[in-house]
Amino acid sequence: MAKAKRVLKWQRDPEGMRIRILEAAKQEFSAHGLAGARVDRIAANAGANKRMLYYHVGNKEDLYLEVLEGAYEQIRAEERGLDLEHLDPPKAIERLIDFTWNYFLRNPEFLALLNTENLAKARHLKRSTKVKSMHSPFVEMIRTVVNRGVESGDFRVAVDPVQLYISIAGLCFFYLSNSATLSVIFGRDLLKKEARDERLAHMVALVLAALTGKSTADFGKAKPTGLRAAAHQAV
Amino acid sequence: MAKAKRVLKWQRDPEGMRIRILEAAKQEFSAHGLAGARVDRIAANAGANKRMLYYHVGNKEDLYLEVLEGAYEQIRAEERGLDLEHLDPPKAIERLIDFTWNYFLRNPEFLALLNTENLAKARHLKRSTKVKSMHSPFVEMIRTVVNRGVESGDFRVAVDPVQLYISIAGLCFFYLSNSATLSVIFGRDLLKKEARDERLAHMVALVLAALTGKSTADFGKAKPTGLRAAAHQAV
DNA sequence: CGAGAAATTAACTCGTTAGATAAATACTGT
DNA sequence: ACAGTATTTATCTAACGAGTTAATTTCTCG
Repeated sequence: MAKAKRVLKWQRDPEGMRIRILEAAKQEFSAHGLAGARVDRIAANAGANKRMLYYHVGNKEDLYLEVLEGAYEQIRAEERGLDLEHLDPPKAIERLIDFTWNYFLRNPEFLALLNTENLAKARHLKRSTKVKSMHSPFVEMIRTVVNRGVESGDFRVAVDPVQLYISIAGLCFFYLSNSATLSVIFGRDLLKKEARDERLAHMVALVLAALTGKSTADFGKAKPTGLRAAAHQAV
Repeated sequence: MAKAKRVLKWQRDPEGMRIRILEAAKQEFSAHGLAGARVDRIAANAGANKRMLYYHVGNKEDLYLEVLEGAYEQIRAEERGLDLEHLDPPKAIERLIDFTWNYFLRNPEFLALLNTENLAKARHLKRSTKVKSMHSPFVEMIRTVVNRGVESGDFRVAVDPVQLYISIAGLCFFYLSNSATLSVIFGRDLLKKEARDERLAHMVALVLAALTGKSTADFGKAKPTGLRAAAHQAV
């Protein structure tokens, strides 16, 4: 009875702590940017004492860079999982757009982090040998697919895979990253299901029409529902 | 001699002061975002006493909103100056892309401000009746051009003008707004003249190929110089 | 020219924030 | 069980930054 079991005030869990810190930091940096992020909020949301951030990771900028590197690691890993080789070229391109779109939709923090890093003129990325060595498999995938498409006659013309990659990313990125302002400007919610579906269909149709020379139903059809109703805005 | 001319310590210039404050604020907000911007730096760069910001405009957020509204006003004004009506449809689309591209190139602060506002989930824009009433003429211009193109047979298919507008803006915006990170990732300067020219040609070719069904030289030709050399990166 | 208003400067305040110091607690190996 | 180290908590600090107060100078108009 006098031998009451010792009650621990806290437990050690360095790995878990580190993970919680980085996850909280990711949310904080993506929600508020580098300058707007608050170290105390990160600590609180990680369920940690603020001192832990400095103990396990480093100062605010170190923390930010680690989050950024983690974000690149994650997308690169998923990209590698995408198998375009065995699909016929138009399907492969469609798959690529679909993946990019849905990755961005599922990971809005990634978009925000990229914007923050670009505001900083890529100052941190430049110092990261880690990210610079993480090559995306997409450019080579696209090159292969385009070559196959030209040979098979599916595609009329060769296109620079880097340009095509940037174009596909841009079509997806801009819509999602700027959905808040665009939604205000157009006076409608660009993130609701119908709007998202319509956007994806448009992008696929646009790129495939350019590559194949054949227009698909979705590109040509003027749908009665959707964005067309809001016939009045831009940027 | 005793009647030395009174030497003024400073002169009044409320309008000039206001303009200098807003210009300095635009630079500051676009360079550092809302949270990263420093009121003292704005004052210093405007050649003003900090108190002047509060006297002439208001607090930091008021200042930011006014800058944002000014940026929208400016692009809307230039958009209205673009006359697409008398051009044949493919030329009109090319002109539109060219304008958008060059406007973004000439006004990188606008891109940064939009990113900042989207980070804030368009919180300020939502409160601005001013911006909400500034309708862009582009959507209607595009609708007209597309309709004419379909009638004349230049374009194979009708396309939703809002989607097309977002696509054109996105193709330009993403490349320029993210040029810092993309340049690191691809290991080359995306803003140098050749890269810019190549990008513009690609975008025009992509969109026109999709609309007309005919591929242009620039879309099809695999150029020896340029981005293709950097065959290894993404996002 | 002189009084009152407008514009501007100078200096201060007070909460916030990144980061540091020091002490306490938990764990590990012997 | 205990000594030493790793991990965590509690508390402090020094600078910064947005916004304010109050005094000063310039301008306008009767």
